[in-house]
Amino acid sequence: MAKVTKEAREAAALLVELLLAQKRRFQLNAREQALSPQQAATLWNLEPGGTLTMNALAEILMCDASNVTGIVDKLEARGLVRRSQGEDRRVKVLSLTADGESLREALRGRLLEPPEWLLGLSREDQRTLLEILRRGRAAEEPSA
Amino acid sequence: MAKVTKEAREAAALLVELLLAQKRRFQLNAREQALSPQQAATLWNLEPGGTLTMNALAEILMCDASNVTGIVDKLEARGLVRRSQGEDRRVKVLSLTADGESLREALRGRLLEPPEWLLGLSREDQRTLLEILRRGRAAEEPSA
DNA sequence: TATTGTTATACTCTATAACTATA
DNA sequence: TATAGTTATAGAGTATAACAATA
Repeated sequence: MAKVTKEAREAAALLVELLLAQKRRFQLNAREQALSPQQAATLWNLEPGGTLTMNALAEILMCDASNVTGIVDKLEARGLVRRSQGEDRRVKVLSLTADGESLREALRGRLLEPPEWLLGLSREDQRTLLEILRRGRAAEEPSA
Repeated sequence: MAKVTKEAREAAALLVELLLAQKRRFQLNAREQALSPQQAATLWNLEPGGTLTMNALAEILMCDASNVTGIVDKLEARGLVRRSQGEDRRVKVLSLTADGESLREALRGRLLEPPEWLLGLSREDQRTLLEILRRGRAAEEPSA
């Protein structure tokens, strides 16, 4: 367990502020596409050649598995997501349709658009920030 | 409008990942205190000597003003928040009670606790990160 | 007449429990 | 017996519209 420095605490506070702004963007973008937050989060987490199951999605969405049925039902009705049989015939594997993928890419494009404060930084600061975030991410998942 | 560099895009992508992790922490901490996400967000945004009105809170919570009545009702019933008359006698000003403030501080303490990836960074990286975030924040609000 | 906050209402989201079909 | 997903259902959250009090 690493020591909690004053720098770490202050940086964490600033990150929370930035993340609240980001949360706002996420909700607004979901609404624009007529997606509930959970539906948008589902698209966000699905890959085109998917391997995610209903239960795994429930874990990611932090909700009961029973809700995932309805969430996926609506996405499937809109032709964005497809359920297919897994090897174990109890499980269902989720994948994106072509429409689902293009909507997901639109969503990603908007959410990954760097916020103003980031664009306002010098190129040098941007590069340094990216390196530090990468190091932090690498430290967090030493094996995965 | 600043140029969107490759570094900025990649950094934005990493920040979105961090947001998702942070969202998880927020929901878990709220649940521990038997607070709905909106109730927790309300405490988070209220100051002890408050000036926030019901409408302003609705804006922050990104929900209809009619919901704020119920959210504040429950917090008031738990003795965490107080409604008082504004100068304009139509508006109600929200402030934290002593209990509300201590609960808010507990919440802040947990959410501002630096995540593992941040603690895993070198002291030098932490300091640099903090400086860059400060510069970004200063650039975002040139006047405020 | 416009605005702040509340109420009434219907719709959606969520969790719990019971059910099915596989294993 | 245990697990993946669904269904039924009740409770909480949400938006819309109508309302009271004040401006």
